[in-house]
Amino acid sequence: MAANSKFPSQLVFPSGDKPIVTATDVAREAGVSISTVSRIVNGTARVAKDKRLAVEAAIARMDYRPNLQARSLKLGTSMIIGMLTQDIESPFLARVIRGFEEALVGTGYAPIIVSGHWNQKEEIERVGLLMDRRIDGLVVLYGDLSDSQLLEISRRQPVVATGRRLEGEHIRTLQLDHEQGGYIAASHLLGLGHRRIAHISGPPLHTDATERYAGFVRAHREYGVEVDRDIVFQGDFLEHGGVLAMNRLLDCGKNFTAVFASNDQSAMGAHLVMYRRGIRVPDDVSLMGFDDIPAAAYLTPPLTTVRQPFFEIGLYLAQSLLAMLGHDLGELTVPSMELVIRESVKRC
Amino acid sequence: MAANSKFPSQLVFPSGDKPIVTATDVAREAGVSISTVSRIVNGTARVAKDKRLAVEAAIARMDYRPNLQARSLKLGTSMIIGMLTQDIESPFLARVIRGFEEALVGTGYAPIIVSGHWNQKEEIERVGLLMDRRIDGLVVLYGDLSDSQLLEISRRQPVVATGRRLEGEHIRTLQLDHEQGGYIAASHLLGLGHRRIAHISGPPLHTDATERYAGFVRAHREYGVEVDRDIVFQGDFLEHGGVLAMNRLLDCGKNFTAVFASNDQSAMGAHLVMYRRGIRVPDDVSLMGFDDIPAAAYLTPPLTTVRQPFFEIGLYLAQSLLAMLGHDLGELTVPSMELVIRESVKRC
DNA sequence: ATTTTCCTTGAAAACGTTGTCAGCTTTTTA
DNA sequence: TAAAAAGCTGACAACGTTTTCAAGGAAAAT
Repeated sequence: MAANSKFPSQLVFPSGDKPIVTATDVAREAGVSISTVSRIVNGTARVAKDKRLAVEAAIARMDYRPNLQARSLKLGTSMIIGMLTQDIESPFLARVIRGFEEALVGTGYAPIIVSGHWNQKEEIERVGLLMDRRIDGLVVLYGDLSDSQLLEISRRQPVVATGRRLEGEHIRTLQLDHEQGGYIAASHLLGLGHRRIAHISGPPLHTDATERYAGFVRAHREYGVEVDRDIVFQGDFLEHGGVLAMNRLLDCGKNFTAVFASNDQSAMGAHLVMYRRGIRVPDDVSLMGFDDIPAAAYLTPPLTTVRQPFFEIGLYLAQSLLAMLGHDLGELTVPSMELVIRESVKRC
Repeated sequence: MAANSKFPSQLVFPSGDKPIVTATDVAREAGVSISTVSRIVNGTARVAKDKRLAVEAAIARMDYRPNLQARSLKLGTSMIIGMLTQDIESPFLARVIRGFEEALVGTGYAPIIVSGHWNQKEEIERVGLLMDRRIDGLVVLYGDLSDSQLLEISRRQPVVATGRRLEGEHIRTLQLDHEQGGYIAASHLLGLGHRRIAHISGPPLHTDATERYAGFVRAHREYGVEVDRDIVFQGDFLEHGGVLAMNRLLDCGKNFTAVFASNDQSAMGAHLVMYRRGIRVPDDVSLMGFDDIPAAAYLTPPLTTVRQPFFEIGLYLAQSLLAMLGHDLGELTVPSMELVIRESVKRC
């Protein structure tokens, strides 16, 4: 309790010198009632032309803008959509957010973005914050919330979540086919004659990562090539994890002709290690990433990778939430992954 | 007008199956008045112990959370701080946002982030959106709003802005010393014996960019070296602009031993061009960036650059806004730039 | 035992909206 | 020309809070 106790006792709010004008002020100025002002602002009923003109003039003159808080209170809908992301700085999450923003333009909904930093406790707190503001919907970008927590949250307002599969009345999920993505990557390498392919995996609890590995294994099986578990090292989806894994890989003494990193950030770490040790990409070793983050195109050599359509994912999330909110948007196509061939892989 | 006309006529808000509980419900459940509930929630007055216990139990049992919209309406303060950024995807803006978020944790304020995409019209619209929600303060990260527009905005609520210098009752600005940053970069190169230093500039209207160039010129003057304007090419602060500028630079036939790119993203573009043309960094040409974005440390070779303390900038912005809102935070130290020596520059 | 003080409490008004309702015009119909 | 219908409009009651005010009861003082 005592939610306010953290604030100084006598707060000064320098509210600015420009007076806040309300519908009442406009009504007085235009010589009508506030009901009429409301009707004109929202276009919710016919109003005589002369009054409409007078009100519109007053609105323009006084620079009136309706108080959205009050409107929300009355209407029971805030026109805010909450978004729980994990890390604003993550290049791929940022792109998802961008797509999401884009889809919301012109709908009247505004996004409010909070970050959970892959920390369940923080995520719960931030979602609570959002829900206290009576958001009309919530988008959850990955994270460590449990399925049952998510289901509970969806009892208050519709939820769309990524990175899991879940059934519920007010919940939709988007799960890309990472197994297929891993399969595409490994097939590309195998198709170019590589037979000894090392792998830098992602966090073992991250299903995206494990599924990519599963696809990697399936491709090997189809090509009749055995996966050598000794040249699979664990990363953490970050650059530094790629550095560590690559060092261990090179020190283990086993040979290989290609490396498939479970994401581009790991690939960047691995790439740096090879540069340091004088191993040329792709002449000595081919390198393949996953995600297609913006920096991937500017590595030297530019990185061959599997593109996740992040922007489209953002669009999709927004649209499926809007659909749950009663906006008809027609059929949604779920975005799929595709191979992006650049210069970091060559025939073996 | 007709702000709602873009919505389907009969909206369905699937509000979820969990009932929304209000202070009134809690009061009824606990057998007290809503005034008492409010007092307990906010710790704003003494309440008899038995009632307090009853109310706290009811709150826990019913999972009551105060409606922040209603509270805002009554109190005239929303506990929301608006942030106008330009592009969620920009690696350095993201880091500023991160610092900003960090500083807000535990203050009760929540950030709401909107993007202007370096487009004045869009910026105005988004700020309007924020102000309609009665934000308590606004942070403007760069952008194309004019000084007078910003001043006008600051008449409603306190504003903190970056990338300009401005005086006003309710406005604070943070302007880092980019001239000094440019000076640091050029001095580093000159100090290592480089005398023919090419430059990839930023957008000519972007004062950060022009100031960096001014510092570059000052360093040359101090070293008694003449700047050759023929090897200064304009970029756009993005990777592709770096590609274009570097190509033109190489094609112009003039010689040079180092390139100072006005930001890391330009440097990445330039780096790629040199890789393509078989020019080795730093053996053939030294390359220096500006910003120290996360990817800079993973270029091959890792990029020598001037670090802008983005995270600290975010902290600083939040703190100076909080200070304007009446929270005493002690003295603020304005963050400064520093040279980050990696491996893309060598002695000439 | 009576007054004074202090403490705890609930009723009611406000914050800025929206929407219902009823009343007043004006127009249409018989 | 009267009656019915339609068109406009303002009063007023919400929405869920916080806070003022006054009242009631208990404790302290006389």
